[in-house]
Amino acid sequence: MESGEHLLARVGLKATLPRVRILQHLLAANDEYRHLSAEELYVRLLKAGERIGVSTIYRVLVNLEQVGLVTRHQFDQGAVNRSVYELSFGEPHDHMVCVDTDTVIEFRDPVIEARQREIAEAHGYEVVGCELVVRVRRRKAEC
Amino acid sequence: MESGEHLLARVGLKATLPRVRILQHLLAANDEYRHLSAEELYVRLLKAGERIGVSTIYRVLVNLEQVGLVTRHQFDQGAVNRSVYELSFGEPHDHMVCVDTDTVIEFRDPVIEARQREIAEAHGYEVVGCELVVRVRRRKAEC
DNA sequence: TTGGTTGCAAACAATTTGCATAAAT
DNA sequence: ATTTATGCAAATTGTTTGCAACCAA
Repeated sequence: MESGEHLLARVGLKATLPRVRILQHLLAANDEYRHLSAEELYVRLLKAGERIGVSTIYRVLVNLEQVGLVTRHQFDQGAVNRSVYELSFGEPHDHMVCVDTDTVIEFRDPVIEARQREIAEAHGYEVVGCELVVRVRRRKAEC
Repeated sequence: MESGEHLLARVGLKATLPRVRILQHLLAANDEYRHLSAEELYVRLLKAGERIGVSTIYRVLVNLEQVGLVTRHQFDQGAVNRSVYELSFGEPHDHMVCVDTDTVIEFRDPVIEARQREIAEAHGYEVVGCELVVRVRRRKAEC
């Protein structure tokens, strides 16, 4: 696993403290199968003793998104309306989000991707991107 | 096709003028394969000579969503962050949105749905919902 | 009549931006 | 030394809410 400094150097961004710390926390979140919102990042950084302003967090996330290091998602539908961010390691993928725990399972399915292309083509279009969020719940033992 | 008054009566909502007009415009938008945001609805209503406040539009949309007459979506990713609404005629479906024209093509694919269930089950989950937005562009004549 | 509905303006939440200060190269 | 990034507070955007006036049943 690469360090924050490394990642930043690789994409040509100054290794400032806020950027390094934010990357560290995104790395950690990745390990717990969670995607963080700007606010959650802010709180986690505070608890870790880092005083980093919210605006900086937003700006850093924009930077990181621009160079392709993070991806932004909008999992919530309805009332709440915040973005969550994840480190992107290159390969595009879809998400399953547990409605109870917010656990995120990333997956990729060639069958689904192929069907999307076929359907688009059937209508005279070509696919330029997609976002699939499957909302799930842990299966009950038995009913 | 049913009238706004009819639809409202069917779900037990008072047939107020704002509600009827909003339904009419959603019906019309449906015909042009577009989903409207609250703001767009407001503008269209204004142009049609109806002075209906934005808050009323939001409240009506909430009402209609609660009784299942409309569905709310969040197609935009990134910067813009507004919801768009469509009349829901019962059957769930996925969306293809043209990045150039905002044209919306609704589709349903048993293969994709089945795969989602299979993948969820493989992880010990069951599907409770999903949102799939395929971003597309008109295919160039030839290259 | 009377309780649900509207309109306005003010409140909100999430995010962005202006600007003076601070920090990396 | 110079350029770029940060922090704060104020501005924006999209949406919700309080409350008095209003209207459909």
